[in-house]
Amino acid sequence: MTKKRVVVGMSGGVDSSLAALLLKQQGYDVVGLFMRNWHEKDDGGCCTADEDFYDVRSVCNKLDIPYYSVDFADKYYDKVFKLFVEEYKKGRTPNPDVLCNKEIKFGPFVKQALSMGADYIATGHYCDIDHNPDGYNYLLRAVDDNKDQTYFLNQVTSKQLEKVLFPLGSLTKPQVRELAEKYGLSTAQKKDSTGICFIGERNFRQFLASYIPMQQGKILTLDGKEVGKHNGVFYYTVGQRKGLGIGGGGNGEAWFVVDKDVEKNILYVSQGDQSPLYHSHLECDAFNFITTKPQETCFRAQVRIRHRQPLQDATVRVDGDKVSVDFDEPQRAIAEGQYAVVYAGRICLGGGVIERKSK
RNA sequence: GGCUCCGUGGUCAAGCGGUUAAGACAUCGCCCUUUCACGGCGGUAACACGAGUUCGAUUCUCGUCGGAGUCA
Repeated sequence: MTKKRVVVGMSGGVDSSLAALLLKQQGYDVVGLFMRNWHEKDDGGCCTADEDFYDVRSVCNKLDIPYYSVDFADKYYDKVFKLFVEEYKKGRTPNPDVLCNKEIKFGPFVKQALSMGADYIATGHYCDIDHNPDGYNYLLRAVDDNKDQTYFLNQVTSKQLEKVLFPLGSLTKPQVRELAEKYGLSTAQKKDSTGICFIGERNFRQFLASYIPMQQGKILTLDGKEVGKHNGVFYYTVGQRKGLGIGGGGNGEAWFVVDKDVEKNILYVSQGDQSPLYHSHLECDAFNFITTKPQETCFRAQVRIRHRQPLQDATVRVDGDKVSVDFDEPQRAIAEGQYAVVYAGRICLGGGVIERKSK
């Protein structure tokens, strides 16, 4: 009998390297597939994609598996980056990596893999999957709570997960590094990549400024006192402290962005008092349930509004495609454009873009 | 113009004869982190100027300059 073929999305990091290795050990016919979606150099002037592909080659050679490279830069720009910029222009705080998973990794990438004869597709994501006999594929949180990446996968569907394997779901990051070290993978100690996926670490405001022109405006307190100037409200997100340039005065405490008015180009801030940042209610207009809509229209669940936020108890209400969430405890800095992701224990039910919030 | 206050890092603000001249906020760096943020840990950075008094002046005196208030 022939071995099942798995195409592994390899980024050049430890995680996907080890994913490939584990699958190979499990007896699959493993093929590495590197993806390139962005062509600019990073702030340091390096083209990290080149270095990453070099690492992919090195690991694949070590594992004695074939590797290929695909370029979805055009698709990435159309389906992810354009929206990302549009959202920022509206004064919202988009999450490009969630879109990237939905539109690229679990879209064209999977299609590409299948065309290469893949029976399965794997990635180095920290999450797990339950290919349930009931026909649905449930997305599960990783065992390593500290690395769980289900937040970024909240927009995928059961169908997209059909042939997907997540070999790292039951491992912790330290275990991954240890195993990578043990088997002599050159990426064992490679630093985790951060910043927007495929684009990399950037001076964010500077980066945005090259797509959204600066526009000076006032920084006001909630009661209308001018306390500074900004170069564009879109460069800030609610709850932000850094980069305001307001120091001293008042009670000597730090200032935080509490609201923004894109029309009037005004940034609202508050000193010390962060109570304006707390809200208990939020609404999503187009919620994605990974498997199927729950039976109940109102149920208890755990929700997070940002990657790595500890899960928060809440009551979730479903109304058609809309979902609203009432948290037991008020949440700090709920940002329109980010995703509210709902969990039932280990299962990630899905998520939606936060459109509105209220006390 | 007279009188009265005040001039310490980017900002606010301690110290008031001998200090490594606090602290906070800002800023910068590192850490955290596949978004943006939050957060943790560090770093850079100041006594307006001149002349006196004194063994010694950021601290006392005078003057200059620069602010603020006040008076008819």
